[in-house]
Amino acid sequence: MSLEHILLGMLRTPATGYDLRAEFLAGARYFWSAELGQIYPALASMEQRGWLKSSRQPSPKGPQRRIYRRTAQGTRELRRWLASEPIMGTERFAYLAQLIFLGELGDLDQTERFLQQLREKQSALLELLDQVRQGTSGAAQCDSQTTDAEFHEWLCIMFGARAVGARVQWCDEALEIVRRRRASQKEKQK
Amino acid sequence: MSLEHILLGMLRTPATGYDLRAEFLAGARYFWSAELGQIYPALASMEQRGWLKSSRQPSPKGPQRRIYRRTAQGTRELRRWLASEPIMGTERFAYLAQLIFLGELGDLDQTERFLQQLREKQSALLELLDQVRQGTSGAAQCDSQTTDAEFHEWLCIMFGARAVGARVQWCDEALEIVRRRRASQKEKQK
DNA sequence: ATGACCATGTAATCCGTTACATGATTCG
DNA sequence: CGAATCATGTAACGGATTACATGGTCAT
Repeated sequence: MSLEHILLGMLRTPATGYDLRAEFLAGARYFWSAELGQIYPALASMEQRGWLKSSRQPSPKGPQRRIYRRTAQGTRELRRWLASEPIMGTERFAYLAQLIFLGELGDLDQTERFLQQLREKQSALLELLDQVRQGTSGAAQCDSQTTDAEFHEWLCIMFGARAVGARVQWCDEALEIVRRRRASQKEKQK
Repeated sequence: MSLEHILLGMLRTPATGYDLRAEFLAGARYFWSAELGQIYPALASMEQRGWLKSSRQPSPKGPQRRIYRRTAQGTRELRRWLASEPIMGTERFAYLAQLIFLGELGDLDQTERFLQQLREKQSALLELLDQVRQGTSGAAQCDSQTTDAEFHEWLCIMFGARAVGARVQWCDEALEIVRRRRASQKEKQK
């Protein structure tokens, strides 16, 4: 159950379900995401379990806000989760499946088009990471001045940026290789 | 519905549900995975839709094998899927969430331990990719001799290897940075 | 004989997305 | 006035994992 622990972590300061979704949309979505239809029930069940405590507060617009805060028990549970091993979920990359099966078509033009589109999408992801980097207080660089929280955020963003950057680079190299292969195939045909 | 199209792609040669799961376990799991409880119903519903046709055949051990093959309609559907845009699912990396929230603990020893474990797991993934590379006919290198299918497989494996390789490298760099930071923190305490 | 592997299938459960229902405020 | 945003919640559905049920073969 990762989502509940991630919500626990995000509740370092009290927030509503609506706020938490906004945080996902604003940047946290580079490592996780969830919709309101999942967030509200999750928060409710966490409160029942004693990890959270909610209070209601009027809102300038719209209905009353339900503000959640971590309890001591919730904090203990978060720490337990953090002390456990790194969680490796099964990775699912549909686009790699598409690329591998494109081999059956035997049309390198299609493969080239596909790799170009993939490159676009990956570099869009890179831009998101860049925005997140700029959007956070001190995470642009990192020295001994930054707080522990900022430092860890920086580590995570760099992790993503490196991995996605490598993907973009590979798209470029692969495009070159595909073009060369197509050229050598056309020669053979003569 | 990616799974069904991936099964369609894997059925370039006829196979049973059991075989397909074995293929996931043997290597395809670096980009997708599924359990029998999902595979059998998926194959059945694809047959009803006319994408597959099954035949039964006795097995030396165990019950009769149900062998699925693609129909012409199934092949058309696969091509349609391949010609669509690269599918970008929401990525979910629980370990990045853990890393980011480790900042709240303010214990760099914990962070270091975590990064070491993460490095181990990522390099295990790299090894899987290497095994897959060696396990496939011609995908060790890639020249104009290799078939289109082998070539595309090689592209995919390289894609994964680059991305995961970058993660491992980042773990190493991050470990260095964490150690330096801890050292400078200890100096300040004096 | 006990356990591992072959082989198929169903059912329960959980995780996630999308749609529905409600209603106030704010901006164009 | 209509659309967007604020805000909470439920319901329906689909995707994925795990457990259950069944039973044969093979090696230790």
